Formats: sequence, C-alpha cells, structure tokens
Amino acid sequence: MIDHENTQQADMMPPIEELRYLILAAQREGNRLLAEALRPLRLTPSQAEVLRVLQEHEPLSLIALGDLLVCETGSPSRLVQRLVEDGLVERIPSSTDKRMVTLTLTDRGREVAAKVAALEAQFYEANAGLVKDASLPEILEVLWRFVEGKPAGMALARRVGRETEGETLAL
Amino acid sequence: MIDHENTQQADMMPPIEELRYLILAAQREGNRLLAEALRPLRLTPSQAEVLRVLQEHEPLSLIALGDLLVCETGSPSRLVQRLVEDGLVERIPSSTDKRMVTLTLTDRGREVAAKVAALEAQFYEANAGLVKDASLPEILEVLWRFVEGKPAGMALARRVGRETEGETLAL
DNA sequence: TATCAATCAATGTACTGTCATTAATTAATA
DNA sequence: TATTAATTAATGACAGTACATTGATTGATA
Repeated sequence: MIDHENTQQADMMPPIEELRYLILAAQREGNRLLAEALRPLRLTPSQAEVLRVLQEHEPLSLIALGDLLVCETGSPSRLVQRLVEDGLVERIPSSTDKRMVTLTLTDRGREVAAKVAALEAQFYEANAGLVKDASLPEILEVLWRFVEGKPAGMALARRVGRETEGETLAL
Repeated sequence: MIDHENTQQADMMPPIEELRYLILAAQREGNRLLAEALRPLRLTPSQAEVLRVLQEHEPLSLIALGDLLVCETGSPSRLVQRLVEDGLVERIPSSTDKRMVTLTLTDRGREVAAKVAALEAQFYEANAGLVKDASLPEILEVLWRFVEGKPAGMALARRVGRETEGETLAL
C-alpha cells in the first residue's frame, strides 16, 4: 500500500490537543512580539500589564492589583518591586492598615503607561486582520468557558468591563 | 444620568485585547491543571512534552527535539538534563558527529510517557465539552494564522501530521 | 591542507511564574 | 481584654523562558 499524504503519519494529533498546543504557541509568540515591541521602553509584557492596570484602577493595594492581573496568580510583590526601583510606581504604606501598601503611578509611570497603551493599540491593529469579526465572538466564548471561575479568568472578568461576564466574579 | 450596567465602565476592553488576555489566561490555567495532573508523576508540563515527543520521534538530537517542542525556542539542554538525571531519558554522544547527542527514552521513560499520554487523553476528554465541534476548525484556523511561520508554530506544524500545515514548514 | 564559516550543545544571566511559608497586623471570638 | 483566626505583603525555593555567548566540532572554500 502506498503511503499517501493523509496517512503519512500513523496517528494524527487529535484536534483538541492541537488546540491546546496552538494556545500555548499563540501565547508564546504573542508574548515574544510584545516583548520586542516593549523593549525600547525597557519593559516586559508583565510589567506593562501592571502599568496598564494601575493606569485604569489606581490606587491599588498589592492584593487588589493581583486580583486584576492575568499574568500572575500570587502576590505580585517582586513584579512591582522592579517598577518601583525604576521610578514608575510608588509604593506607599497605608496609614489606616499597616499591613497594606498603596500603589500609584508616578508621573513618569503615567507617561510610560500611555506609551504602552499606544503600542498595544498598534499591536492589535496589526493582528486584527487575522481573525474574521464573525468568528471572534465564538472564539471568545470558548475561551471564556475554559477560564471562567479560575484565577486568571476572574482577573480578566474584573477588567473587561462587561456585565455579561460580571456573573463569574462570584464563582 | 444614571449609571446603567452597560456603561458602568467608561471604556470597555476591545475584543481583540480580550482575545489576547483570554489566550494568556487559557494557557496559564491549562498549564496549571496539567501541572496538577502531572504532579503524581513528578513531571512538569514541559518535561511531559519532551517525553511525548521522544515517544513518537526518538531518537532525536537536542536540536531536532527543540524543533519539535512548542514549549521552548532555544536548545532544550537543561530541560533534558533533569530527565536524564531522573533516568527517563538517555543522552548518548553521537559516534558520527561528536557535536551531537542522541536522545532516547529509557524503559522507565517509555512507561512514564505512556502514563502521560493516558493522562492527557483524560484531560482532553474532560475539556472537549467546552468547544462545539462546529467552532473548533474556525478557532484552529485563526490560531494557525497567528503562529504560522513563527518558531512555536513551525514546531507544532512538524508534529500535527497534517499535510495542510506541512506547507508552513518551509516558511 | 589551511582557513573560515556554520552547526551543535552547553552555559550565564535575567526575568517569569508557582507554590509554600513567614512575619506583621488586623479582625473576630471567648 | 486575651486568645485565636484571617488578611496582607514579602520571601525562599524551584522550574521555566528568552536571549546572548562560548567551545568544540564539522563542513565549505581558497
């Protein structure tokens, strides 16, 4: 029997496994592209996420910040530490609760956050063509079902500003 | 003006940004679930990927292995090192080319790889319900377009065993 | 053959991400 | 009030990820 194209490999990867690895690959490559775009600002994608979240929600405690970050589950102490060292974020001990710190952007932090926003908009623009508007809602729905109720999903739900996903906050 | 539900936030996150973060969230949570499932085998998801790739393609040089891994871009020396220490992978210097090493699974490595395969099948089973069969091809297509030609995309293309994506190998 | 370029693996460095633990503080309860 | 529990932030430990560099070997070319 001749080995045709469609039987070249004994077993084909099942589509669900393909999806799993595509999500991994997309995350990796997206991160790489973003990291490259952010390099002139001397920021990593995670650091950029912190700046953008603070830009829209400051002031925040560390724990509140962590609850809005998709990029990390635990407390983002060390992530913030570098931003403080770089003079982009200010960490002020709370006066009412000595356990807490209050995080705000410095003036420079605000400037850089604005640059990050512009840069991300450009990134989205460049990649918008890859996805047909028609299929986007379906894709979002599938991914939402997978992450809902889980830490990263809940963090995102708090940020999208949609009441539809608001329900999942309580999960 | 009353602050209705749909105007609660001044600006809503654009769908493309939502997609970006959903991919990040899905990758994170998927990895977490998988890591938990793999813990009894004392393996990380990346290590498991190495075992599975070797299971289907051994023997491989380090560079050839790297070209089949989605989880890493560079040479997976250190990733493999731990598997060698744990007695799951054998690293034999090539006789024909003194630069290269030849990687194969040990007997125990083969056993563990089989367990990983079973465990992953279970994982896919559990999550298959999240995605309608109808929307799956569309999702795969979008993600393929994003990663094609890029390292992680090419690694996956080499593994799926589909001629359709075979074209992208040359990119 | 001698030289130069390319390849393969390993390693150094820095940052990311997860999990567990600790210390200080605050809140809840006896 | 005294004790206990919960909360907040920080930290230690470990693996992962990216990028650059090094050293040895091989291949190509003069």
